Parts: sequence; structure tokens; C-alpha cells
Amino acid sequence: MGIELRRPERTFTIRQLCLEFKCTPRALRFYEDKGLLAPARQGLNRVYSYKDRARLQLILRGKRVGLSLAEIREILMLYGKEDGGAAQNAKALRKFRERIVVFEQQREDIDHAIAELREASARMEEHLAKVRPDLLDGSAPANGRASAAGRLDLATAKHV
Amino acid sequence: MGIELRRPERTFTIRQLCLEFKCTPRALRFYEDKGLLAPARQGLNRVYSYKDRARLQLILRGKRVGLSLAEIREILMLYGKEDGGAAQNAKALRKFRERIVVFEQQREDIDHAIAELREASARMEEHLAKVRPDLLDGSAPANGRASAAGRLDLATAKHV
DNA sequence: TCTCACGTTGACGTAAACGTCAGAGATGTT
DNA sequence: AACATCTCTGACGTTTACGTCAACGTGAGA
Repeated sequence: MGIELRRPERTFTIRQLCLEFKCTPRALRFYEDKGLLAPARQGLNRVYSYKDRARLQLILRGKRVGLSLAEIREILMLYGKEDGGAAQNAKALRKFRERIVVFEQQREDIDHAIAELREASARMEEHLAKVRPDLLDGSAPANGRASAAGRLDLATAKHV
Repeated sequence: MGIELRRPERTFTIRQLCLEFKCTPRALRFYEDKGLLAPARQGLNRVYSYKDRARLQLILRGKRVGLSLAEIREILMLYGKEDGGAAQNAKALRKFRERIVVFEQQREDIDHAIAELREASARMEEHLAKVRPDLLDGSAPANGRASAAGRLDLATAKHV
């Protein structure tokens, strides 16, 4: 086996990951209970690798888009078995396509929701501008894309 | 008050709405308990108007994009008080902008998720094409937008 | 050595969003 | 009249995703 030169074999404590991803130790242990994570151990203590960190990223992203832990677990396991038996693979393919369809529906819903909220905001802003302009703080109407500051770079979490 | 000529004053029973929106009577009563709906009554029976139906549409869309019932209720009430006091209005405006930001973050997450699932699907498909082409049913890879058949037209639910 | 901060494993509690009865009333059908 | 069907109001059960608390271990410092 080739020597791992690429990245330092850095590990993380449970608290480090929690601080980084703004969650609690309880949550990470819970994910472990549910089979979503399986960090190494030093004695009793959990030791998280880069791979574990990447999985955690995927888990949290899954949660943000409304997946249940069970669904996330299923997807993670399908990802993991990407080179398993052909039948397994075909099943995974079907599941993935189903999920894609659902996500696209959800995307449309969100687009609609954003559009409606924008309209309502515009109306309110106009109204306020006439009636009580003093209540309008100078903040821009947030028309452009939201600043992506602080978001995670998902590219680092690929191919877990 | 002007006579309502615009649309027939049609009403709906609880079951009709449930069939139309694929939910249960229990759910509608629950939403009512939580202050999201307030249908009229004929004796004991609930009688839903077009307005109630529109609210229900908004509720269900809100759910699909991951809002809690409490959040949906808040938004509905802000919508309702769009011409309330100026201070209320300013508060609503802030809330709406916050929600927009959250939705945009969520949209990014979904876009990423779709992209990753597409990639994984492509890899699997390629792999299967080499190993077991028979397992690939002729279904298209679902590259284009999902068919919007059966979705709700949100425009009909505006200005509740 | 004692304390302290961090870690561990149960075990129980909780909020959300309903599901699932039970018991009863109104309405229509045969 | 008997029966079916739809509806209502409680009231208790259930699942998910953790929070919270107790009791314990463990290496670093004062």
C-alpha cells in the first residue's frame, strides 16, 4: 500500500467537530447509534478522521435539505457500496434517481416560496417607505444571492 | 358590500380537501388546533372556503420546504397583517428577509445534493452499462427538469 | 493528591406532528 | 326501524431527533 502523503493523518475530537459544525456531542453520538458514523477509538474516546468529518458534513447537509437520518443513512450506505454487486448497484441507481426527482420538486417549491416572500417584502417596503420611512434600516433588499460566507465547501466532502 | 360574483361560493368538506391534497382529516384538525386554519361550521361540521383551501395549500407547501407548523403560522399571520401597524410591518419585513436568506441557503444545499446524486448516478450507470447492461431499464437519466405534472399552481394561493 | 475539564455510557425527558382508537351525533338508504 | 356513512371531540400512543442528568473514568496542572 502506498504511503499516505497527501494529507496529514489529522484526527478530531468530538468537541472540535461540534465547534466546527455547530452541533452537540450528543448529536454525534446519536448519529453513531443510528449507524451514520463509526469513528475510531482511543480507549473509550472517539477519534474522528477526515473521512468521518466528511461523512458528518454530508449528514448535516442532508438534514438541512430535509432528509431524515434514516434516509441519510440509506444514501450513505449506497454511496459506500458503489462498487458492490451489480444488482445492488442497479437498486442504488433507482433510489438515487427517485431522490433527484424529489429534490427537484423541492427546489421548485423553494423558488416559489422565495418569489412570494420577495413580493410581499417589496410591497411592505414600499408601503413603509411612504408611511414610516424611518423604520426602514438601510439594509439592501437582499435581491442578489445570499453571501455564501460561512457555508461549507461541499467539494471537500465528495466520494466518502 | 359588493356582491361576490367573481367565483361561486363553493365550499369543501374536510374529506374533499384531504383527497385533493393527500392528507388526513386528523392533520387538518391538527392545523386548526394550532391556529393555522379556522374553517366555518355548519353545526359541528367544518366547512372550508376557498380562502381556507388556499391557506391549506400554503401550509402544505411550507411543510414541503421544511418549515415547522409554528413557522408557517408565523408567516401566515404576517401575511394576514400586511396592512397592520407600521411597526408590525417593519418586523414582518425583517422576518421575511431572514427567511429568504435561509431559503437561499437551502436552495444551494439542494443544488449541491442534486449535483452529487447525478454524478454518482452517472458513475453507476456507466459501470452497469459495462458489467450488466441488462439491469439498465431504458428510463432516461432524468437530466432535464422533472415533469411538473400533478404539482400545485402556487399562483392560485397568493394573497391569502 | 486534589481538582478540573473533558470524555464516556446509560437512562429518562421532550417537542413536533400527527396516528389511532373510543364514544357519540347527524344524515341518508333500504 | 335498522344500518351505513360521515363527522365530531377527547385522549392516549408513536416516531424522530435529540436534550438533560447522573455516575463514572482519565490525563493535565496547582
